[in-house]
Amino acid sequence: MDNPQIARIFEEIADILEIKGENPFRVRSYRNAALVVQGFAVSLKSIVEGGEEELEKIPGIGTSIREKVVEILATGKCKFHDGLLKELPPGLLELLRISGVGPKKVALLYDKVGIKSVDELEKAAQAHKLCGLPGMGEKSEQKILKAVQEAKRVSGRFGLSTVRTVAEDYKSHIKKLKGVIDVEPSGSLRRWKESIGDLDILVTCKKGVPVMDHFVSYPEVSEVVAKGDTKSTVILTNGLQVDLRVLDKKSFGSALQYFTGSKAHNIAVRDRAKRMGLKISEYGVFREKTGKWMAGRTEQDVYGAVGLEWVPPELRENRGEIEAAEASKLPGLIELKHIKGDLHVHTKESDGANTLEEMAEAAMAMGYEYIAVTEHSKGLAIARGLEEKRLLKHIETIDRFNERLKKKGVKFRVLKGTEVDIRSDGTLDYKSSLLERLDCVVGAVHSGFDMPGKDMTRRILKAISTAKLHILAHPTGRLIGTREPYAVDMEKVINAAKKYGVFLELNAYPERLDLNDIHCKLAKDTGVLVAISTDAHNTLHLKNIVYGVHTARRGWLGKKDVLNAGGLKEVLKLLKKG
DNA sequence: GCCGTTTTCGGCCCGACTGTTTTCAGTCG
Repeated sequence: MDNPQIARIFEEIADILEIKGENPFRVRSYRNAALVVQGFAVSLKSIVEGGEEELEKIPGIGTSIREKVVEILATGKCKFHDGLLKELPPGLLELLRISGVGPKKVALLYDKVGIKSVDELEKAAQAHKLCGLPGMGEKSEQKILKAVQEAKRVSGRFGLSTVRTVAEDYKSHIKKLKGVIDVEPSGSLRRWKESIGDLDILVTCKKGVPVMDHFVSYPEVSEVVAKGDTKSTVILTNGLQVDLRVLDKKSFGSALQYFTGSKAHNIAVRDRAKRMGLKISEYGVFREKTGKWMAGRTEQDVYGAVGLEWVPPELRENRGEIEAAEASKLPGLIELKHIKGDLHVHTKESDGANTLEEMAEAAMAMGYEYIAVTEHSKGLAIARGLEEKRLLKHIETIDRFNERLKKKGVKFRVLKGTEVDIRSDGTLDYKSSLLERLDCVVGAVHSGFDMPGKDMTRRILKAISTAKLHILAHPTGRLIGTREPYAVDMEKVINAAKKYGVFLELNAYPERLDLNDIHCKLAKDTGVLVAISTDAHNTLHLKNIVYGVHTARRGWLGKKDVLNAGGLKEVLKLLKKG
């Protein structure tokens, strides 16, 4: 049982207790515990091995949840959870996914109409069995029907890059309206979360500007869910929900803070405010007793009012950033301008779209000092992987290219590399003597993704232990929203990387972002450098580096934690194998 | 169920919008 699996159990317990109408604070405890466990870098399993009582040092975990964690780790099950599941039909929890249907409605629908699944809900709404229920009329019924169909059409979350594009476009639409002063996307987009549930946009404008009318007139809007004076919600044709909030300049900072989230971060900040006799809302920081306005113009003011340093949005997940902000110990985070090169790049020689010259020029235009050209190895025939002979020839081509640059006095270098396949048995797809001739050996798994965790871990550990790898590429193999990470034990991988002097890649491709934020933090804490690489297959892909940098920031990485924040000299030194 | 700069008991973040109500509950973020 890994942390996400344990978190899911607590999430389900919270859902069921809520439907049962249990004490909402008890529900919140389970929900909070799920969040904490989900975001915890070290596996609870290894914590418990160091003593059960260590669990209770984690904020949000008390006696009861500690016991359940121990039980789950020992037996793979939780009796309390199993008991609750037996009380309700299995499809009932799915109903909570329907927008506008919460725990109270689920209970009502089940008790009065016997609805046990989303399908039954849809049929009941179509047969007009819902209107007439307490608190529900014609409109509620239509709303639910629409929400069910919407839920069937789009599934869950959107990719970071998709939402970023929409946000830019929506922003320019809103800015066209006269009298609009500021437009600022916030929410999980501003935190650079790897996937986005909905888009939140904040607007300040002059009085009397019809900003809501203009907001809902965006051509991509397919449905207006809510439209008030200060807040509106629409659904776009692609299924993305967009919320707009209009505010005064005076409360822009507090609103930005509030709508940036995360929820867990905000609850913790507000809780802190409360203990200080203050109250924080999206309108500002107020004295609780007198209601006197204290701050709100900027985020700095808001955090300052509760004795905290300003927290970069990427860190706002309640994973220790508040304690760090209090103690002035927030990490200095990596920035785009720190990146000096890209250590995972393809060209036409294997499955890239651009030539060596084109890739190098694009990298130079970005101000880089180097790239490593890392073509696929022979085993990956589908990607035109290079046979030994072709690789040797490619090495010569790169040597000649570098000589030409040198003659011209250009301070840029192409490193000779490979993305060598890690075979099923953990051996590498080129022999050691060939790998030793390269500047940068990137190793990657490209097959057998559904191997049992034990085998996959053994496979990757074996590859690392050859001591021929410089960098382990996309270490978990996930494709966000499409393919789960393979069942590899990342704690073991990170520890082995430390032992054998291997660096870990943070693949910046927005569908990968692999390592994820949590593993980045673990790598940092273990003392393993991370290489932020784009795996570019054309010149445009090089720009994806921004996604990698922000994911690294979410993982608390600073300049000195990132391999390619070093200049050419530094990187060559680090890539030298003893 | 968790937690403690007032607490080991009694609190627990805060506000907008909607629909079905005549003052509010439910949902959402």
